[in-house]
Amino acid sequence: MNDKVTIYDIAKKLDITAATVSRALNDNPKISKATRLLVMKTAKAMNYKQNKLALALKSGKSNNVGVIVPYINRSFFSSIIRGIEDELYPRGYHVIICQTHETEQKEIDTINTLLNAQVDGILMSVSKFTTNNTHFNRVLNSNIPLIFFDRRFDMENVNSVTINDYQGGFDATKHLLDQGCKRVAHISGDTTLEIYRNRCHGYKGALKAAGISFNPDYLIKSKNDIEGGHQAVDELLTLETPPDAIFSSSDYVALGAIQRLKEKGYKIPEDFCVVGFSNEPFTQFMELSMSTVDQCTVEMGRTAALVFLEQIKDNTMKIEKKVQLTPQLIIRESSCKKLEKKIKKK
Amino acid sequence: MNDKVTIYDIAKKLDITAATVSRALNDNPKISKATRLLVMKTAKAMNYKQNKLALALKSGKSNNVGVIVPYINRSFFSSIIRGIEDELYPRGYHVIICQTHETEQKEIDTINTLLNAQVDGILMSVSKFTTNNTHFNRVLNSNIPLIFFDRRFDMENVNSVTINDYQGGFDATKHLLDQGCKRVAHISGDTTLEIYRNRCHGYKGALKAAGISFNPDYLIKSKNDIEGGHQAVDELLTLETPPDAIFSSSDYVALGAIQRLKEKGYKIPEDFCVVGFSNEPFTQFMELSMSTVDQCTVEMGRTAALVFLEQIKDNTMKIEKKVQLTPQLIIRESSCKKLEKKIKKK
DNA sequence: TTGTAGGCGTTATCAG
DNA sequence: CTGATAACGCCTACAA
Repeated sequence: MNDKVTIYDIAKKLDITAATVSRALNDNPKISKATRLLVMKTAKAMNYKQNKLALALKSGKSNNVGVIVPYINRSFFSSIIRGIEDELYPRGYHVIICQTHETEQKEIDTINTLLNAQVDGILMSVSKFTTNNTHFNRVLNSNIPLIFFDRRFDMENVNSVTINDYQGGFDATKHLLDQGCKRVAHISGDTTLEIYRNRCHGYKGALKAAGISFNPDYLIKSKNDIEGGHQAVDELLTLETPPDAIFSSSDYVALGAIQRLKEKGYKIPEDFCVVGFSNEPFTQFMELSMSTVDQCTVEMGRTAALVFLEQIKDNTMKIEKKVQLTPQLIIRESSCKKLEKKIKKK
Repeated sequence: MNDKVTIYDIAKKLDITAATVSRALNDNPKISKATRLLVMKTAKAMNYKQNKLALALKSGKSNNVGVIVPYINRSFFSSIIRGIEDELYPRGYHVIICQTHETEQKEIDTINTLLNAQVDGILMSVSKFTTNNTHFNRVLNSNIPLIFFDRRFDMENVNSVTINDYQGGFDATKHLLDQGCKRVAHISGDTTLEIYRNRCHGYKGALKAAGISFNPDYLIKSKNDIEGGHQAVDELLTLETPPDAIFSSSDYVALGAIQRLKEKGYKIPEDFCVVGFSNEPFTQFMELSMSTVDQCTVEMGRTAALVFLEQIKDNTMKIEKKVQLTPQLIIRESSCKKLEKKIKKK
């Protein structure tokens, strides 16, 4: 019943023109205080709501930003989104969230739809199977900011917020060595993804820094799930000298590894120390809480949002900004041979 | 550079009028095949993209729907959202996701912003602390569909999709009794929320059906987190005759309960059977996998979306539709005294 | 200080 | 079948 009152309606009622109403509502200086107040009052009385669509059409800005992630119901991504929203919402932006299910085709579709919807910017984490960058260029050609977080596509003129995966891999491995482990193995994820490669480099870097030579037998590539952890452990246990510690690039794989090790009768952390990666919520709820690397997800989201805001302000577009956050090693029971009880649980 | 090509641009190029272009692009019957194909071709060549904003302004529909949840990074809610998106996305709708952090004020703000943005409908789960319904009425007055999922506010003319919490509580309790447990306790969440009250009623119903009288000592109200589970167990263990089973309205509380019971040296499921509620991801990853009640979240999202679509089609608005889904008891190790190994893990 | 007029990109109506 | 025109709701030169 209350259908859509416009500035014309309130203009008619006050016997003035719509332009005046518009000015009054927008705090335009060229207007008398009296009429402004009058307009304000009747606007409220008539329950006027500005039509953002018309505004967007006029101004060319929609006040919407698109956020694209592989999966929305992964705590990693949903926390990042939360960080983005925390920063953007108070500034009047809306966040349109889309998921690609890790397919390039959905990524392309999604970008098209967001561009159609005239979003003011796109913040995204690239799908695992994306090989081509023409859809990213389409965004750049539309003259709106494109920002990668976590997973980037290597190209110019795109700002990004990532974490230092090398550092994460290095810290985790060094921690295992510090615990007295002599033969640290690494279970890596899909090495087509830069992030997994970097974690692996970090692993190797820590070995080198400790004067330990890299043993290829101790590097396993696995599927990125619990099952993958089972298989990796099976493989490692067939070795003549099995390892005494595992750094996994994924919490799920680490969980699978722990399950299988326990099945085989090994004690953790006495026989095997294990560290995962991502700080998935379940890692702290496990009976034997799992050490892992936290990726400061909310902060990553916040930072990505701030980079967007900066970019939209300075339209120079030239400032290429690659922010890299530092991950945080979280030491829990699964790798805790030496530390005091009280530090353990964190 | 490629800035915004409109139907006028392509009309000019073809020396026809914009209206004709529009018709060609929209499969309007009154147009020759020749010009249609020509328009289509040059449109593609010029990389024309329809401006949805203009369309929205013209048609009065934005093709956006708002989804409001307390927290976006909870697996329960993000799975529901996924269900909503699965259904709405292929039909050309975009989903604008907002979170209230369980505050009424944010809920009000969010609804206002969504209405300003001219969304075509709002699907939401009501905040825990919402006491007032004037903002819901504002949605109804705007003549767009409002649909509650999971948590509803009791009012007329609003469709809702919930699960049968009574049934969930009933099934969980009955299962514990079937396992041979004699003294089943219930840890309930915040009883200001209808959903927790209903689970509690289900618990009582199952007792009654089994001819067991309700013992108020076995009903504990707790905070909705792990700590709450610790406290509840402490309280139960002070009783003269402690229970031998626990049905908790929350997985987190159940987890806390299990932790504390193990600390005290009790064996699960031999001494205590435990069932949680929600099927949080961690429940199946625990060393001792936890029985719980699955709330078919994705389906709930899908159903909410379908109710929206129906409502927007039949503008009669009169059909009040309260869909109730049936939750699914998932039996795992924490309550599995009797069943075969093979059924256990599910 | 206020009114007039034009335009943002589409589509719908009415002529032709 | 196609062209001209108005309209969606808002903002902003420009003119008064």
